[in-house]
Amino acid sequence: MSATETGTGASRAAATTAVPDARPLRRDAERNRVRILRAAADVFTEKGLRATLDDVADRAGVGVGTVYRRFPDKEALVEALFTERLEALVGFAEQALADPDPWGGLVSFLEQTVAVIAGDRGLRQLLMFATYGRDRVDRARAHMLPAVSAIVERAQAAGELRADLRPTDIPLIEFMLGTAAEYALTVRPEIWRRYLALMLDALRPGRVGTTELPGPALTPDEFVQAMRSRSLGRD
Amino acid sequence: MSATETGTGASRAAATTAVPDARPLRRDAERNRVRILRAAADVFTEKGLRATLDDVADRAGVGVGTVYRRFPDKEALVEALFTERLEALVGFAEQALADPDPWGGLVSFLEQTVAVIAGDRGLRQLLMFATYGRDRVDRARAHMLPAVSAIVERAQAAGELRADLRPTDIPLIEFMLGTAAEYALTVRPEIWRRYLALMLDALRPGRVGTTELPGPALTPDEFVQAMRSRSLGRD
Amino acid sequence: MSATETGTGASRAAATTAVPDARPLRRDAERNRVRILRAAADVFTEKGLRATLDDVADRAGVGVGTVYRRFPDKEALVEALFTERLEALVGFAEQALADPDPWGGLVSFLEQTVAVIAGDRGLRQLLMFATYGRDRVDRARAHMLPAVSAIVERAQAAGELRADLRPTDIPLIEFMLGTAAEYALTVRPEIWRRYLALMLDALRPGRVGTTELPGPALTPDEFVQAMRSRSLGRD
Amino acid sequence: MSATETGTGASRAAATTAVPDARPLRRDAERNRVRILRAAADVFTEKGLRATLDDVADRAGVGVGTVYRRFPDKEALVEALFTERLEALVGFAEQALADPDPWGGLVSFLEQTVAVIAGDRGLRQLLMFATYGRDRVDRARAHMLPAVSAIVERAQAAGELRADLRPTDIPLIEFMLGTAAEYALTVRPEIWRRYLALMLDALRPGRVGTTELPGPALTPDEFVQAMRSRSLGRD
DNA sequence: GATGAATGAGTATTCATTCAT
DNA sequence: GATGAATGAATACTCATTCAT
Repeated sequence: MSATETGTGASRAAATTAVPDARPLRRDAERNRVRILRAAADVFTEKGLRATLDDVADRAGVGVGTVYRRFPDKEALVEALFTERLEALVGFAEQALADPDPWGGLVSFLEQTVAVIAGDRGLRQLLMFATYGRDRVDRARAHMLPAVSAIVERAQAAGELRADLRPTDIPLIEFMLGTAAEYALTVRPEIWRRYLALMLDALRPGRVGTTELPGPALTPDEFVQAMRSRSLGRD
Repeated sequence: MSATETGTGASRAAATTAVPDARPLRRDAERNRVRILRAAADVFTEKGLRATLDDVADRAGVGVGTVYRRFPDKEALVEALFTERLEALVGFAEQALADPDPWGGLVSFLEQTVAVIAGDRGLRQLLMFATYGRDRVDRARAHMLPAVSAIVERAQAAGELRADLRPTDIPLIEFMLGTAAEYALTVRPEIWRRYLALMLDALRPGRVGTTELPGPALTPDEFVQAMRSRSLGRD
Repeated sequence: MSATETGTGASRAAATTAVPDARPLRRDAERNRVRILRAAADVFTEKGLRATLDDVADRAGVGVGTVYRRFPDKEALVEALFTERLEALVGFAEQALADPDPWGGLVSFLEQTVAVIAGDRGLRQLLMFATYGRDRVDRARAHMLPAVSAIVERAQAAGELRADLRPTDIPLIEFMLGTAAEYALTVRPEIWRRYLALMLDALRPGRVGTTELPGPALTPDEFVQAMRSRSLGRD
Repeated sequence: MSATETGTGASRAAATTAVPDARPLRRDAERNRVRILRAAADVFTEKGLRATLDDVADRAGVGVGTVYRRFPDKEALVEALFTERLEALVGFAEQALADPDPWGGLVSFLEQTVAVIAGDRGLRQLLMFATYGRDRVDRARAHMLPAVSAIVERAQAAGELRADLRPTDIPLIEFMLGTAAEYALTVRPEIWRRYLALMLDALRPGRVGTTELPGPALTPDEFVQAMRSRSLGRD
């Protein structure tokens, strides 16, 4: 499609994809794009995907129109955000395979992945519900799945992972840990490590004795406080 | 407002709480109250707390006005709903204590609780975010906590539960399992039993072999399908 | 679909169609529905279909929400408006056929039709562009076409209408006359009769003298004034 | 704003009018002006005056800022466009007077004028509604009116035009034919010639027999197709 | 001079809540 | 008491216009 043919508003909001095709944005535009993404990350992390684009714009210190100039609609913004995070996740799977230690690779994969997912309510909604970038999410999974399968199978072949675990269990475990993290986000964002340790205990066959858990449980006060501090976002 | 009512405007709101103060509702009013609660249960379970009160009214076969007559606002309705469910949860804790077997009591407590939480998106939102009935949720926890503590401590005293588990871990584990259930709701609503089994393996000290997991993991197709089938409700 | 099953908001905006199925609206609701339709007629007539629903609501003296309660969206409102008018148009075609005089029937059909179309900018946009209720418009044409064909053919058989006129010429002639009417709407809404007379002169075969035109042309002042008075609506 | 420009901010707007006051534009600036006008012509013709200036800029291959440099606002651009077209229309009137044949002059004036108007939705909107350049339109009419009057009166004096026709009838007839043309634009852009022939039959006094119409009417399919193909542009 | 980024008021639509019937 | 009609503040998105680069 030549430039002169593009329809209404084609010149607007061109640079929403990561496609390296287009010339780079002007310095100020790039600065705002980054600001917007950062603001969106904050806002979606805190309030989930229901946060409004006005919220995002306010937080970024720009007008809504500017958000819409960079991203054709809310979905595109969410996708852009997701794309960046997702590349990280795919990278973690590959790194895990590069680790010579099968069990260590699996553990660090889970740690890295959950560390990202844990703090990010929007990302979790996206991964679990694909509310917005369904195709993108699908493609991401397609990329990640073989690596995850390899991680799992290698650890099982080494006798270090229980034989009945399946690759699809991995994302579900990640979601579960993400949920724990979400709950405690404001009072103890690292609590998920406690439950990861528990899970790992369950995944390792032939374990004797129990592993020591990293850090204490939430105190009852923290438990209540955690709930309290979140009721901003209606869901 | 008719003359006979003017003096007791406050009594309207009263009817929504469980406080035994008010005289019982008229037969038909009570029937509507039940209908509305049932409808709300269905609707909030399916769509989460974002479902509208019009949805609820339609499902109940009454007008919205009737909903508002019984419940002063959405929050009150959600609270009332929660109250009923919560009583069940409290009951489970007490039943668990009544069980002479400490480990069996813990297990069946988790099973019963998660079985309720798993199918109920609205309840989970409420427990985790207290989006609506904060006080009520707090009071519920206050009721439940001693029982849960007792369950945990008794099992630990019997040497059947790892010593480093704390009472606050229990609800977090429930939330985690609820998340797994939510994810797979449409394709395999019982999948949480698989992860509960895993968790129990981690909770039992001195375990030697690995327990057999109840039922297979999601197939990759189911995994994708699960995500797909939910993206109706925006969150 | 039973009432208890209908989805989100089904109870709202039920009565937008003319389908006699539903029980009649409450008195006040009916009053507002009429008000809204009247306001919409005014507003769309004046400003064309771009008029906003806020305009309509303001003119009707209700809130926008009320408009949306009666009509699920703008298209539905436009269709409802159109439906009423259209029934009139179909009726005119049938009346024309009932007239024993072939030429007289044709003439009065055109007069009645254009009299309706002339004052109604929105209706003209709809008939010409089907911007909104495409299916409805199609169905309407399907109803009208046979009658129009019959009117044309009967007049031709009687030797009172030029033989080369085709049924599709009729709506185009109506549109043309509607355009003249639209132009002069504020200064001389009946000017279209002048051009209808001209057209009829062209349509009648074997005419000898020229018919006298009904009323004078626009004065130059009126011509300018006509343009001026309209520039409210951007199109 | 650079120092050299501060003193002459007003000169910017000046470049948009035809007023010979300003020094001629630099070569490249003039080239852009022409490009923009051509693009605007295309775009407004296709989509009507609702087309956005971004559309125009895209089509012209320039930035919006450049459009605003040449034309202070949308109205000015539309006016400039109109000015060019209008000069053509005025020219047609003068040519018609130069024709020794009074009737032939009238006919070719109508043909030329409608040929221009017919294909140009934006121009028609402007002539009929003066949505934008009211003054300009007025001035244009003032230029044209004497010539049109002369055309009409000369033909009447020669007994070739019905005596009751007035100069203001001419533009209305042109609008009417333009409407027919607009309707059929996509399926048979020349259909207006059919209705012009009809009109001419009505305008010629003492006609016996009927003139043959140039080309067939729309087929019913074309009639429907015509409506369909346009519903893109909301008006 | 040219570019395209930024702005914000405007438009269609939804939904919790109030109130006339 | 029940009903469902009315309300208006929110929310996603558009576009004429201004201004930094």
